[in-house]
Amino acid sequence: MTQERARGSFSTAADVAQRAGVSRSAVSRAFTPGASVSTEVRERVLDAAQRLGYRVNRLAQSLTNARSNIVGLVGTEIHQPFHAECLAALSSALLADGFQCMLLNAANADRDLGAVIERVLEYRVCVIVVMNGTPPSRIVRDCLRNGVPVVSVNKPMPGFAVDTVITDHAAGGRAAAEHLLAAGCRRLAVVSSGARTASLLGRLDAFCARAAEADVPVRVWQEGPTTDYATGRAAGLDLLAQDRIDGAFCVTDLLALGFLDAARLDRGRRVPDDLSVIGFDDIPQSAWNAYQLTTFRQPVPELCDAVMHAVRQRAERPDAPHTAVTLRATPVVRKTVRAPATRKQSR
Amino acid sequence: MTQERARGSFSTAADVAQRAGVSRSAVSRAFTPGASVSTEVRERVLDAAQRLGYRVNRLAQSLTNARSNIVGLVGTEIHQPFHAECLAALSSALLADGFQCMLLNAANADRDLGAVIERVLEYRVCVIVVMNGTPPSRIVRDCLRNGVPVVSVNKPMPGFAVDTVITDHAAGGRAAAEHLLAAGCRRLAVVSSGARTASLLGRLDAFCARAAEADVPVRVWQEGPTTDYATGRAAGLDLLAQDRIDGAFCVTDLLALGFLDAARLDRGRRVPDDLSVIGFDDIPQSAWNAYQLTTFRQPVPELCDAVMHAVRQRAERPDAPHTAVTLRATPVVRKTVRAPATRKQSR
DNA sequence: AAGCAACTTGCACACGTGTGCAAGACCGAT
DNA sequence: ATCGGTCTTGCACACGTGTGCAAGTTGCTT
Repeated sequence: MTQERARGSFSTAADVAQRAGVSRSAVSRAFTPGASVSTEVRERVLDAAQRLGYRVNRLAQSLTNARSNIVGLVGTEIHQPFHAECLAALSSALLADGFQCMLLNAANADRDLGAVIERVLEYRVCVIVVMNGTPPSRIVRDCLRNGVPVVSVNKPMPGFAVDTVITDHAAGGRAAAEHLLAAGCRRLAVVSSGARTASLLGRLDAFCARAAEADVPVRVWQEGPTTDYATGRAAGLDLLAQDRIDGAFCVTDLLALGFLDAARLDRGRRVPDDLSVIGFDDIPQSAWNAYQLTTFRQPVPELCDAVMHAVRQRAERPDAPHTAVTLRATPVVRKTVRAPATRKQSR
Repeated sequence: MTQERARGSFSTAADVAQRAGVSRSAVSRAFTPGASVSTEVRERVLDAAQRLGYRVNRLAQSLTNARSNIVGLVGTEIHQPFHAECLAALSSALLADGFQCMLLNAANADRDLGAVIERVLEYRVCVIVVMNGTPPSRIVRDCLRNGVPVVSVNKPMPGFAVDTVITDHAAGGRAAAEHLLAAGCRRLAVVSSGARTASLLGRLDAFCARAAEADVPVRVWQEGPTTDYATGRAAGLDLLAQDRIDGAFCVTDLLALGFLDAARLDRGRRVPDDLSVIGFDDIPQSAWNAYQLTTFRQPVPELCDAVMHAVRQRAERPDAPHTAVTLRATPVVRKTVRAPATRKQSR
């Protein structure tokens, strides 16, 4: 007996039921796969629904289920190429799997990360994926205590029941050092930013450790707010002013590209003849012909797959044992590292 | 009399009420600014709430209000620098204003755009922002009919009651042509992709029109799936194989950077001496020293402000008159266009 | 002391959906 | 024809929250 739904608001299952001449339950069942409805009623309901433009209200649906199919994607600096690529891959994979993405872009510092996570908890998300940045552990504990699983990318969280998907930064840093040493570099530098995140430090420390094993000194540059082009360029301008560095590992491709421009255009270095440069991530820009950066690729598709696996697992079986996936960064040899000194090789 | 809430699920207002020894209404009021509660009760409630880690359930809240504070952000190719920047700016502005973002990344074609919008409608979003791409008009009509306002970026939607925020692509394309003509270029090319979106065509057509006014021929290149680096490079390789083009307008910075690399590295052109190149968007990479691309900046902050204004307006007053904001693309002169032939100038 | 106003509080309903339960319909077998 | 089984359908409740309404309390004024 309700009035025709006013123009400008959604029609409800009750509206459809009235129009189809059935009970509201029948409408609900008509849209529930495997529910007990006769085909005749189902068709009448679907017809009425389409005529009225009916769409189920997921908010009400989630209310009873206590499941929302919403995944919280938390991160910072999402405009940077590597993060943007992760975000694009993850969001489209999640959508393809029937999830919805809530994007939580912590504007400034890691301090904001906690605030945005607190907010997304109010929407009863079924999983929270931390794409980068360091959320306060108090918040992580809150999530877990409320039964919201957390999947952490490139950020180990010792002591927390969390799924992690982490690139082996140490192996990458170590391999970078080996690559430069094999190229004959003996005056090394490593370029990072002031942000001491686990992934950046992991690469840096392993690089320094491997160089120390070879008794090769390393100049360490860690300034600037973020690992972006400007920071890399500043590092290049600074490090290449007097020092006769012949090999540099930039812990991020963006740093490396800025460093390369400073080296070639401002400091007149020939790369790779005078100076070898290695990056990390393999962002699209590194493959551009003006750069052809030798780097280590973080495998975004595999990373995305691993996250999706964890998300699906958690969504359907919250108490399953937690997984810790480690991915290898694979070397991508392009043209910024000098070819190894010609030695007799067995081939 | 309810049991202590099981570990692993959210506590509700009823739990807090029981713990604080008040009614559930009191809890609701304690969290509602301006509601009628004594300070004594409010404090007892807040204390109990904190102790239990209570968080309001926005899903239930939205159910009664029929307002969800969720904004749907719809787009494609969000990993591309310009879109990534828009997304980052928009999402953090929305969060700062108290909204939540649902990210709808249409994976492949525009066909998917309709599907993702249909899905987000089920969450009763209060506004849908189309950042790029062309949603089927049937879907847009559906949104409006259900009272969900649509804000469209760089995509005019004639005949629809929609807020639009659009860069003046025609003015930009025209100005690009004038800039190249003033630099003395007489054999022009314009580079785009096979995607015939309104913004790309707007730039291209206006460029061609202005060139035609000056009786200068224009080679038009429109191939490839997207306006990315690879397409730009392919265009450069193709156009510069025999043709003696001396000025090119790439309708996107990404195209321009690929075109530049093809011109300099593969085809041996000197830029800007032999060949002038202009882009559009002003993505961060265009300012990198290896490129120093002259381009037209789409003002992301202003664009973001305009979208936010429209969103706020719609969220609080859905029936307000619709606005159509036009932004100007401002020229950013760097180093890929030859300086105008030295003429006597009045300074 | 009584009356009145302002404030506080709890009850009960609404929001839109899923689903257990019981009642009814239908069909085949004995 | 009766009985048992399967399928279908509607009722009623639950999910967690906001809020109108009436009842109760407090404090001030006359």
